[in-house]
Amino acid sequence: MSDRRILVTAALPYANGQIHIGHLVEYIQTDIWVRFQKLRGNRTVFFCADDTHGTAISIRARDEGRTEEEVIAEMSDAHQRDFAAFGIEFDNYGSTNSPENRELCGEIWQAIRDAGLVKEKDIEQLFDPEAGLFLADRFVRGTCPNSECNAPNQPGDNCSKCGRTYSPAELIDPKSTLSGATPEVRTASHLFIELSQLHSFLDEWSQSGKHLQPEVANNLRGQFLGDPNSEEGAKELRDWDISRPAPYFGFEIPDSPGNFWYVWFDAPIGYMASTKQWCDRTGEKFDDWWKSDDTEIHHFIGKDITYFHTLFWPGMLKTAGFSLPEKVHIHGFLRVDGEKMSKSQGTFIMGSTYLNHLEPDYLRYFYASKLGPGLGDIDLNLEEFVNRVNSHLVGNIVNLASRSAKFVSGGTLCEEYPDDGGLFAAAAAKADQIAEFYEQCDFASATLEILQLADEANRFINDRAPWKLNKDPEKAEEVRQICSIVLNLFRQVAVFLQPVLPKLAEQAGELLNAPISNWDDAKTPLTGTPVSEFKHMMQRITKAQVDAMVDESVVEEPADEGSVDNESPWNDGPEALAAEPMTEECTIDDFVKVDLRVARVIEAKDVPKANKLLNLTLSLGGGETRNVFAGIKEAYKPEDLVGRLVVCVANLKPRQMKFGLSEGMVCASGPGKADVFLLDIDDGAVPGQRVH
RNA sequence: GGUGGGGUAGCUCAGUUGGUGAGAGCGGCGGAUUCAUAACCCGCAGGUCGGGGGUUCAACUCCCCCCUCCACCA
Repeated sequence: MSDRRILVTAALPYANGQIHIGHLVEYIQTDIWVRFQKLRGNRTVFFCADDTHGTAISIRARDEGRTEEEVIAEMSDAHQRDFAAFGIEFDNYGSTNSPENRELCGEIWQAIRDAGLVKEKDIEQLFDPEAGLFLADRFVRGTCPNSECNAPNQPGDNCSKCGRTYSPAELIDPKSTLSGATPEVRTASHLFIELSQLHSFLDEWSQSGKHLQPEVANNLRGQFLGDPNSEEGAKELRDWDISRPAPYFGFEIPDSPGNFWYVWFDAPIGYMASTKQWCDRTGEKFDDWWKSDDTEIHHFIGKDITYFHTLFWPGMLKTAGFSLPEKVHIHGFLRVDGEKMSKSQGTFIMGSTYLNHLEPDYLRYFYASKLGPGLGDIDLNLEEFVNRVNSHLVGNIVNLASRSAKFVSGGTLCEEYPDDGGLFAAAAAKADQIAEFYEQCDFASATLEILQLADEANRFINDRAPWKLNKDPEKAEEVRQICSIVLNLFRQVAVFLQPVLPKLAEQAGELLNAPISNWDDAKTPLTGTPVSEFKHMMQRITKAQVDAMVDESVVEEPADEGSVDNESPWNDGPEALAAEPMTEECTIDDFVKVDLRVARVIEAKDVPKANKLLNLTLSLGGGETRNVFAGIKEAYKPEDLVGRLVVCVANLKPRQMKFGLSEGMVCASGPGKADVFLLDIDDGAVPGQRVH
């Protein structure tokens, strides 16, 4: 048994929203790894905190008529409640808006200053005069400045149509998505860290093969660092803009009044601040954890924030003289039934909603069984979820205890472990292999291996059939031996799964009156302890429960989360209007030029070569039809459209498209792609009627 | 558009440095059993390994092109 000292972090959840099942992939993954290390006897601590700073928090606070502090306090409580419910145990849960964090930010900042990495540059940024805020790129929309594109309604950093990147100040006719106001261009001085000075260090650290998954190292090399040994050579690392001018919710930079550290500067330092709080509470020495070669630091993050954790963060730590991460473990995203989580489809499921319907251990097990060492996305196929939980957990693992304990309840396990044909020893021999899977975050392989052990145990009891022997009183001792073996095999499985299913390990401990506290408990059979009465440890689940959870998630709107809405019952935001500002006034004469008609979709066909188009045949009644190509492919299936009524522009000049002649348009709202919403009309309308 | 990572049985995924007839779990089908939360046990599944071209005695595994999905682009 090793005596490693390990500090683990999971990414800091942002204090702007509730924990959902996508977040939980990471926290469950990390918690499993931490519990595994603790079970192995390694000194392991697990820290996290709420990420609280930045413009989004200010906007939320303003919308809700509260202070930022009130918003983040409430959200921190909600986050911690959800984590606890899912069995995720932190040694300390802090906040980036803490005195410890402010102090550490100052210390690291000073070191970066002293190293000569900071420089000052003027930059132009858009300011919303109505909201009184500088606008982050995603809060600005306008027309793409590329003269060959000029796509309307594009965000402030790059065009979704032509892909061009630009600064928000270059946008044509920009609008704030907060207020709809036209932003002003303001020049402000920002502070930058010259990351290029750390280029050779970052090459070495990131490409060493020790700290990052190979895909991640490749990505950093291809995208940011370049390869000094290649023909193209190293790439220039751009300066990192780490300050924001007031007003900004964050920490003011001590030697630069009126400027605040950008949220991504102080967020990772929150790992240290959380450690500091724990040290102050427990009497531990901070430097033993962040400035010691005897401590391994492991970060767990999602692939979206790779760049901050693998370039800036090591750079900051190196410059300020702290320990570098031993490893940054990066995971993919969660998909549900093969698609992105979707609020409209009810697959954007909050942790608290899940808990209304299902036990947390099911999700812990399911994620564990899907998580490998790579950073591909994992899929929560809801039908598979039900099957896997029922089959693996209830039908296979728990079933071992269920079918054997009753024969010996009230008695004790054999004083000497009986001959089991080498089953227990063979499983014990796999302990190191399983441990290695856990160590490498290959939980899918670990659970697969463990499940095979349970399979063998089930085969064993099948072959020995104690329920037959039990009918002959003279064979009572043989029955007891068989059940002692099966219960030991069950316990062994429970030990191996303890990091994933801590509750099951506890239940196994209670059943056999011997708590599971160490990985090595799987290596020695238990003898002579009393066997309690068997109680069901897990219930089977049904698709109906899952469906109910999805249904509840459909209704749940993000505006409701965590707060009581006592103003408008709808709480419609300004984003949609700001995204497409009102056009100029028109007259009734202008309007009647457009002939809108009710039409029935009588045929709908996919256009295989088109990304967005469906080919619709619309009936206006009496044999009058229109052939229309509609850009709704990602939002509607052809078979769902046939028969329904829509509203169309019936007198639009026909247009020759690549795939055929389009003789009109169907009316719909929404930004496009999957978010397209066809106009419906109340019952009673008939095709051919004009819309006035 | 650029960078990186994927596209393998109905579903979710494994497939080491190219080589006996391509695997697992779940579902499905057949059988056996009845101790167990209709659980467990035995047997069956024949998928152009995204498409095309190339290298090779031999490619899912190497090279090129294309299609497609995902993330990132400070």
